[in-house]
Amino acid sequence: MDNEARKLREYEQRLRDAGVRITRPRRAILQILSQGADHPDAMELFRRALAIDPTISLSTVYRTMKLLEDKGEIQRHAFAGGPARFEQAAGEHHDHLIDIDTGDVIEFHSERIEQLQDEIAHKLGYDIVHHRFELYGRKRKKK
Amino acid sequence: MDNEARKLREYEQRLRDAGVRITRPRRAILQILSQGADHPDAMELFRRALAIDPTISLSTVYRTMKLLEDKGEIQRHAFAGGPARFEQAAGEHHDHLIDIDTGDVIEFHSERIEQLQDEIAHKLGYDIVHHRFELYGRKRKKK
DNA sequence: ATGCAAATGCAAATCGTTTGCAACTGGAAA
DNA sequence: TTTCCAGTTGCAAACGATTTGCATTTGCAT
Repeated sequence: MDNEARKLREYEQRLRDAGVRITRPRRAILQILSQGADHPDAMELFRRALAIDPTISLSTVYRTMKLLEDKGEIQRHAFAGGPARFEQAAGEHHDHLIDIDTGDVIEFHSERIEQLQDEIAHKLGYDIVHHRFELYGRKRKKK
Repeated sequence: MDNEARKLREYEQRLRDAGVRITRPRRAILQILSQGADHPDAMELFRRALAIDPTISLSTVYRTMKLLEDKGEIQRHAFAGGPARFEQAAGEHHDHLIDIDTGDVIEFHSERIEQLQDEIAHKLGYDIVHHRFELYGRKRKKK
């Protein structure tokens, strides 16, 4: 049950089917995405990718993330005051809580919030195209 | 009832009390803030300020916005994919719905959403320091 | 194997914003 | 009301994140 290798193969398959060439740098990035489920930024992806393919360039990381975003394979987030961070698109919709001390990202989902959003937008005469709901907080000290 | 002039005087008073020098460029910016209740970005503020004080510089606009933010007179927002936009801090807390076609900003407030946020953060073991809740939508066509 | 459009690395450009520095100016003190 | 100087300014250069032009490679369909 090599989950990581399976994920990688699935990425490649879906992209090939979409007419995307699987190049060396792209494979490196897909491999990284297959590994973890965290929220790295471009520079971090670049660092990890260098370990796999020492000739990859930062621009290719950016170009590849743009491509993967267009293909719906990843999501791009712009959390407050930092570079864009990416995550696999797989999985259901969720929002984020960002630990302002560590930068850690915690995912959560609330059906009631989704409902409320629609309600509010509707009341204002709008249809929601997308939203951004981010909580910035600090770990509660157990007193 | 010159509301605008009154607002300006109040801004100046509060800032003086906080030990802030009221300079020519700052007065120009305060005057602009006193006028409207929209959400201009730095460049737009710069343009409007030039009409009042033709010698003002863009860096001073940025420096002044930072100062006003620190003093709690304005709030800074970074809506998706654009420059920072500012608004007067006066008034109660609210969130934003951004018209993705026009860039218009509509303010709204939902007590239930505020509650839910606290609930969620608490459940995750966090205290909320601030949050970002933005809806991006498009005016509903009456069919 | 071959050919070529697509993808790459590199460096330079871009955008929004911040900063170093020398000149200038509020406004408190005299 | 003048003096004084720390705070403020304009300018240009620096900045961080991201994008782009271009000459050179490289997938991969043939």
